[in-house]
This record gives sequence, C-alpha cells and structure tokens, in this order.
Amino acid sequence: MFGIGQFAQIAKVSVRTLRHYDDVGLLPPAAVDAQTGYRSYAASQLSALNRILVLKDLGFTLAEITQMIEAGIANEELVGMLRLRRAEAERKAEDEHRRLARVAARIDILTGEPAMTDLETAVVVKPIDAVTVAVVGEQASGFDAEFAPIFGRLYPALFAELGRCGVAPAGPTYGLYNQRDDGDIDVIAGVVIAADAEVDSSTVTVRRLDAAARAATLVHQGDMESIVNSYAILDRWIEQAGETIVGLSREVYLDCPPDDQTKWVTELQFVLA
Amino acid sequence: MFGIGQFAQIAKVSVRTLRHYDDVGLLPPAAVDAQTGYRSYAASQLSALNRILVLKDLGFTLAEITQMIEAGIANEELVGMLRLRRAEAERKAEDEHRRLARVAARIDILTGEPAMTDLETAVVVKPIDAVTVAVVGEQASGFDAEFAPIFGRLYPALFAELGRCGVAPAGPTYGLYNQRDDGDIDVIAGVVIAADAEVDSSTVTVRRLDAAARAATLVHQGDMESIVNSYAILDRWIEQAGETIVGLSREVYLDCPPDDQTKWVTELQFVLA
DNA sequence: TTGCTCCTCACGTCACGTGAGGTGGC
DNA sequence: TTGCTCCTCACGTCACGTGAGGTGGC
Repeated sequence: MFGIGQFAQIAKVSVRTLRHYDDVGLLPPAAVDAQTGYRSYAASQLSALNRILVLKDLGFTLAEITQMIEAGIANEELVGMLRLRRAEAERKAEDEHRRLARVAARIDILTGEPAMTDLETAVVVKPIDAVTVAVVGEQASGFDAEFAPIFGRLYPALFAELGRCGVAPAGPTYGLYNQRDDGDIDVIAGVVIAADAEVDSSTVTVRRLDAAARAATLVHQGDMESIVNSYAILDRWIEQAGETIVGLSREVYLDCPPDDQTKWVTELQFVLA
Repeated sequence: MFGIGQFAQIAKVSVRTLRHYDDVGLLPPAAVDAQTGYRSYAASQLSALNRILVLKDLGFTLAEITQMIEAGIANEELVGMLRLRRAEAERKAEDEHRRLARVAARIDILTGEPAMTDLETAVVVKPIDAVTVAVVGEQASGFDAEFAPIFGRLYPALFAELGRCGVAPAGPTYGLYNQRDDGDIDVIAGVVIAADAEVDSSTVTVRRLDAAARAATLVHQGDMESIVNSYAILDRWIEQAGETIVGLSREVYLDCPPDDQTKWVTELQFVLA
C-alpha cells in the first residue's frame, strides 16, 4: 500500500488528480483511514489508473471513462466508442488544420504586397436569413456603369409605388446585382416587406431571397463611391479562400442617414456555394 | 440604432454573447438606457463586432482581443502575434493528428488478428525519476534463458551483503537487463538505496539510473512466468509506435508478497529515445 | 390585460491547479 | 517543538448556455 504522495509519484500524476478521481468515483483508494482520512492505494491500482490515463489520452472524458469502467465494457462496444472518437478526432484535427491555414493566410496578406491594414478587412462568414423584398429593377451594361443615378431613379419610384399600394417597409433597404449570361447586369432596388404582404402593382414585384447557410459578408462604412474598395477586398477574400459565389450579390443598407452619406453603414453579402 | 435582439440577429451571434462582450468591456453598446438598462447598438458597431469574431476565429482569446483593440495594435505587432498563434495552432493541429493516429491504431489492434482485450494493454508513456540502486549481476546467454534461478541466487546475495555493509534499502527492488553487443545479457538484481549511501563491498556495486523524460511502461500483475506476455505486449507497442528503446530495460517490483507470487505487481520500463 | 423585448443574477461546464487553514504522527 | 504528509473546503479557469424571476412600453 502506498500513500497518496508515493502513488502519485510512481504514476506521475498529481496528488490533486488522484483526489479528483476519488471525488468523482473513478478511482477510490483501496483504503481510507477512518480517523485521519488518509488515502492508501494498492500497487494493483496502478494498472487501473493506467487504464484511465490511456482512455483519457484517447480523448474520452472522465464521465465517459467512468461509464466504461463501471459497465465493464466489452471489446466490441469499445470498438464502437473508438470509432465515434475517431470521427470526432478527425473533425477536430481538420478544424485545427483549417484554422492554422487561416492564420497563415493572414500572415501572408499582412506581410505581402500590397500591404494591407488587415483588421479593416473583417470578412465574416455567417448564415443569412430569408427575406421578402419588394423590388424594381433596371438593366446596366456592366460593373463599370454608374449605379448611383440608377438607384437614384429606382428608390423614389419603389417607395412611391409601395405607398400607393399601402404596403409599409418592414426592414432595411437592399441593393441587388444579378449578372446575366450576356454580361449585362440587373440592378435591383428593394426594401424588406412583411413576408405575407401582397403588392398589387405593375411596376413593383415581390421577390423572396432564400436563406443561405454560409455567406461571406463585409461591412462597408462610408459613401457609395468608396464601396468598390470593399468589393475588391471581398472579391480577393473569396478568391483566396477558394470559395464560389452563387446567386445575387446583396447590399444591405443598415444605416443611411440622409444628410451624410459618409456615415452610411452597408453590409455586402455574397452567398457561398 | 438597434436593440440587442436585432443586432444579434444581424450579426448572427447570441444575445448572451453581446451581453458578455459588454461585461468584459470588449464591446460596450453605443448607448444604454439609464432607466431600463436596455442596450442599443449603432450600425457601425457591426464592423467592430466582426473584427472581434475574426480574431476569435483565428484562435485569440477574448482577453487577448481586448488588449489588441484597446492598444490600437499596429500592423507589425499583429503579425508578431499571428506568428505566435501560428506556432500554437501548428502544435495543436499536430497533437490532434497524433491523437487521431492513436485512436485509429487502437481500432486496428482491437479488430485485427490476433484479437486482444485492449484495456489490459495499458501502456503508458511517462517520465521516470533517477534512482540509485545497489546491484549484483550475472551473465546469461540470451532472453531464452531461465532468469528465475539467477535472480534466486542474486537477491539473497545482494541483501546479505547490504546488511553486512549496514546499508538499508530505501525503495523497491529492481530487475535490470542489459543486452550486450555479443548477444549475451547482463542480468542485474538491484534495490534502491539512499542517493548518498556508500557501499563498501567487493561484490555489490552502486549504480545510478538516470532519469528519463519518456519511458514506455506497463504494469504486469501476476507471477514471473507470465511476464513474457507483458513483455510481448510492450514490445509490440514499441514497434507499432515507431519508438526506439535506449539503455537498460527495468522491472520494478512494486508489490511482491512472498507467499503468493500471483499477486505480484511489477512495472516494466523501457526508456525511449 | 396579454405578448414582447429586455434586464440582472447565478449556476453549470471540464479537469483539475492553487492557495488557505488545519491536523496526526515521527 | 519542528518538519512532513496529508486533509477538506473553495475559488479560478474560458466563453458563454441556460434557467429563474422580474420589468417597462405597446
């Protein structure tokens, strides 16, 4: 029989660990002095402890190990649990690997040319919800076109027509771009309306934007002339991450004080495949 | 300005998370109603939040992120921190990968032939401490030899001589094996003595066994005839793990009740390179 | 009056590390 | 009497999740 200190030293675990395993019922000492509370461990408990350490090393939690030992687990069950663990470990290993790749990519971006102040480029991948928007559109001949005058025409028309139909906006304003096969672009001005709203109009149509599990998003702060910079950053991010865009690209005008366009806050959204 | 619920929905984080970031001072809301305590967030805070999410995704802790943001970190510093993070992420990714390999290896062992009840084979890698032992040795012609009679001669001689010298054992008994270049084996019987003890004897010598950072160990329970099985398991483990043994192999007799050898507990130790 | 949104505690998570304060036997 | 080993609380870790119990404005 060994004292807890001796036993800990032999097994190379901490005394605290042995006490903890006692507390959770995983490895009660062979004997406890009723008077002093001193714990004593039998030499044979070293293999019990080693079993625990091996299972822990394989990634099982103490609760799982307790179950396995209490149940006197059979060989086949153990294999089953190990397969689960393997799947989990595979996932974790891949996750870590991908995170590592992201960190490395950041370093490349920051140290490479052209040097960028990276924290501005806070591209975030997140899900986006489905929204119902009332829209009017117009065609433009490419991304070099001037969109400002187009939107300048579209939004007043949209809001006027919605007012005429008695439909109230129920959320932010959207700008949508759809690239056609012939290179032309549908420029679409929209605004969120209630999902069950009906618009009785010949010029305004209702469009449902589907939810997406993953969209690359970037918040642009400032006027609409400088938004090309933000698009450039987002484009470069998409390319570097090896992602593919599907569907419309979206601009969500989260805050657009009419008197000062430099204070506008716009979220750019690219739905990812 | 958005309510906390709206802002959470836009950013796709939980309300609780926003409150937590407020609590730790990472992202206080743009305004708090003095009356109700209601938090309000400005649209522009979405990019602040996104910065936090990006840094978190790269593996920084909230405490680190708080520091980075408070300090208004420069580009070069950020690169420095990212390099540290990269090293850390590399380590973690490798660790996970190795753990995965160990799990997979276990599955192979358990499902392959010959099938083994794996939990018996609790090979544990741990450091071992330096010990000072008093020893006597004899030569044997190979691992097929009968060691029992050799040890049967050695231990009584060892303890008798130690008694004559007035040196008391200070720890467990050891059995050591040293394979020579010519294939012969030094069979050594030893017992731990105090590190500063001096033994004035022509037959017993003092030997210092160095500490090792990593040793593969296996606890054998039972008599010395069945110990070959344990050695076989340990050998197979070493081979499968691609490890190399250096120096003596050791048997530590942790518990050896003289009346019943089947209750003996012995730890086998192979120092790893 | 009933929903709705929001609020503040405060416990739980996982496997121990790390004091604080105290005790029995050499 | 002084070390030594051991004991039992109990807080802290990390980033929130999850109730419990309550409140102000439509």
